[in-house]
Amino acid sequence: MVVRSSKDKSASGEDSDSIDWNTDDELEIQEDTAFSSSSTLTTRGVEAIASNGEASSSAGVSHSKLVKHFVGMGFPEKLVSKAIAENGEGDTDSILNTLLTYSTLEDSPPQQLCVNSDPISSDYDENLLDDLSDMDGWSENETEDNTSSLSEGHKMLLSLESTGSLSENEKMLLSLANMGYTLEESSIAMKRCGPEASIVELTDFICAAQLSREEDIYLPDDDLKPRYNGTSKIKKRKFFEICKKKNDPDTETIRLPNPMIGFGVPSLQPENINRSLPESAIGPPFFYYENVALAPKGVWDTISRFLYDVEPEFVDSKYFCATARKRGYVHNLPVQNRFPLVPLPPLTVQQAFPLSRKWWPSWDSREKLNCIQTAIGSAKLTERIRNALEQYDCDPPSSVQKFILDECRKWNLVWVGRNKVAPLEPDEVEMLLGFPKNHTRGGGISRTDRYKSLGNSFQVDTVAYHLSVLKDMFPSGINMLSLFSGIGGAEVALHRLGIKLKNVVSVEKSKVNRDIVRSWWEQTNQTGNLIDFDDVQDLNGDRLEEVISYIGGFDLVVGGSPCNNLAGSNRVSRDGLEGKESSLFYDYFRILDLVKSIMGRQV
DNA sequence: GACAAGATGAGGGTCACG
DNA sequence: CGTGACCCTCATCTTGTC
Repeated sequence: MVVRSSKDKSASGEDSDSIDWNTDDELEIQEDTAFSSSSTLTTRGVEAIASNGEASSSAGVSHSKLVKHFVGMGFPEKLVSKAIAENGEGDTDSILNTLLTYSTLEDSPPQQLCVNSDPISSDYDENLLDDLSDMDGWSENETEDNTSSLSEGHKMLLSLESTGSLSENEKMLLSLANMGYTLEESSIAMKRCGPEASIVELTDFICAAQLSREEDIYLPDDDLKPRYNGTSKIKKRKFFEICKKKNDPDTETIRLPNPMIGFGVPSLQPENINRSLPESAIGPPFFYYENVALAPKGVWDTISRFLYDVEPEFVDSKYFCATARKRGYVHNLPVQNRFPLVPLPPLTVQQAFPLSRKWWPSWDSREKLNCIQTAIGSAKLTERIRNALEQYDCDPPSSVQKFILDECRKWNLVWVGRNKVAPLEPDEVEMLLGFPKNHTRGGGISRTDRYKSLGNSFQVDTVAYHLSVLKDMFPSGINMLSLFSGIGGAEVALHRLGIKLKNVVSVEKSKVNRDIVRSWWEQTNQTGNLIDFDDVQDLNGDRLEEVISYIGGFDLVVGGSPCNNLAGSNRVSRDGLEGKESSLFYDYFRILDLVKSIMGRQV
């Protein structure tokens, strides 16, 4: 498999020898001039189209292409020509607004786009919804689908009564609804692409999502699968049919394997390891996505469907270290000839904490710790446990044993003295997860935040095992895009594998985490280039094009998107993939797909 | 305001058993 | 195959303390 262009090779040759690498401070200045200047972009009409791959980066979109673009969205060619004549060819947003005005005037009585004086009028709701679903010829006979997907947009529109006018969001939502997209997919796209997104970006996102849904149903043979290139449009009707099929309760869902060893772990290798990837999943770049295995039903089906129908590899890190960590990984890496990090980490609690062996009671049969989370057991709890134990000279009765074991399992307590249990120290968590000691220490970070950052992190040995196949492929190093970097689990894994990090573009919201990675980068004397962003939603097509042209393409796109709304320990907002934080998965997909699209054009 | 402790289950998996 | 007991889960919110 060819994974690198000759361009990359020559670049890497320079990297390793002749280039005198700058200090990080100097590089940060370069980053500012190279990338940050684009963050002030306000109008994005032409840029958005250019980033879709329909037009080259050289200025100017041909008239016929422009017409085709809007006709593809479902506007009559006549109106498109008229709108272009009115606005000129340069400003696609204005053209679109004009077109939407036309269709609004034609299809929708004006009062229904204005405020209804009665906020709880059901008539108002139904009329509006009917109009939204009947805007075009595609949606007849499909009212059930529409009404079932209305809740979110419905709520947004109901807020009209308080403001007295349409907000920008609501206008955009109506615009998309007018174009025949459901309120659900429209509001998801608006959430994913951010408040600044142009309507072209939004429609492209929706179409990308539709395509990824379409692939597994309509095109059983890989040869005919269309690939999202940022420009394809598919008809509305198809999407509704897909939805109906998807709503079928008989649809198969992804099941977790037992044992959870994926395509193998160092100590347990299945006989025949092989898999064939869907054609659309094959790189470059390689991608590697991670999240909790025990997510609400259907979540992994969706993730897999978006990520080019690649089947997730579920692995429990208890096969790599002394703590459980059940995670799913979707990636397009080869699965043969993997090798583990050395030295191999301790596999049992007793090996990991030799001093605890002296105090470990025989009735505590744990050899592995449970999943490391973001919170730890309190001192009060360990005190209660000591008090309970001190009432007995020898082993306590089974009821007390059960109480203590339950709490020990729940809070991952280990024995540190006679009758004395304690939660793991942050540096012990670092060790279990494969990070260097004190990785998260210093720089003003609190103990609580260390636990939080660590609890959200990769298990380095597990990830390194999967990424180890890259070592022979990229002897001179790799360029990596690291989304939701956290404390840099993937970076540490590659470094420990001896894979040189040439350029790492790291996106991480939390400043303490960015500081941790930056500090690690300096301490390990990295010779490459670490560029960080703070928000994945700022990473649009233009910025990615700049970054990619600057570093010459990514070899690997890594990311574990937030699990907050998927994790079982969340009692408050386990809302699934559409939850506030977990929906950032769609940004991983969006960015990965853009990278693929941009790099595909460069060859 | 920063930090730490305490209270807050549902959901989905495994497994033995009839 | 259905059932029920058992087990585990990259968390969030409020309150208390300094």
